Amino acid sequence: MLREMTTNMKAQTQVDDQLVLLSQYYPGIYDQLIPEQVEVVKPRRRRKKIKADASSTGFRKRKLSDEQVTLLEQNFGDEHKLESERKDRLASELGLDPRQVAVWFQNRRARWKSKKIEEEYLKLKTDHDSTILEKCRLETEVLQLKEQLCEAEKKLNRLVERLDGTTSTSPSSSFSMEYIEPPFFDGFGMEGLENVFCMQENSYIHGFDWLNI
DNA sequence: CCCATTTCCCCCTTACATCA
DNA sequence: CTGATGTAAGGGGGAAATGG
Repeated sequence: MLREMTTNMKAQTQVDDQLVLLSQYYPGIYDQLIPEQVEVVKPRRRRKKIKADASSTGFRKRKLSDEQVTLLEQNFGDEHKLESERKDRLASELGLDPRQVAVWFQNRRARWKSKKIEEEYLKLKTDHDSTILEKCRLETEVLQLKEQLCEAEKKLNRLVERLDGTTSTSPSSSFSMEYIEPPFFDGFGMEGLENVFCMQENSYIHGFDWLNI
């Protein structure tokens, strides 16, 4: 067949389309990946104006009939691409010029593509919004946990002070986590967070920076 | 191998039809 | 009447096939 895009070409076209799309959503990130295009401004030839007056030219831009559009839509649903054979068959079925059928498919693919882009945008936006929401929720949770930790440390200090006051023969005046039995954590609902205490004091991680660790 | 031609496609744009 | 919107079609330019 004379006209048949290679798989590579199709794939490249799709990648380029995606990059262009992403570069529009995220300027400055993806646009670096698009091959730089030299902007050459060429004057476009203006199209001849079609006279709307049917009586003078015999031509009048016509919308396709509902039946024609229905059949075209059915065919488009089957396959978005149009081979010559199918184009000619469809054209004779519809009483249209094969060129008109090709143009209709071209425009239909463009509509389909922009609809897809819009859907993809909405999906990304929804995902983004829910991620932001989750981020806020997690940040709130981190704050609450920090408060709990602070309270636990205060409580611990009071215990240590009391112990120091009653047992002067204590092996060491400096407190070590080794002497705290695991059940200590149970009271604060912090199971599994023991590692938090391994961090140096005042080195808590703010915001979402911990994600970078 | 090179080059011109043909055919098809995508993309952008324009002109026309229709409707609120 | 007018502006907005939808759509058929024009035209530029790229890619691939083909033939001389």
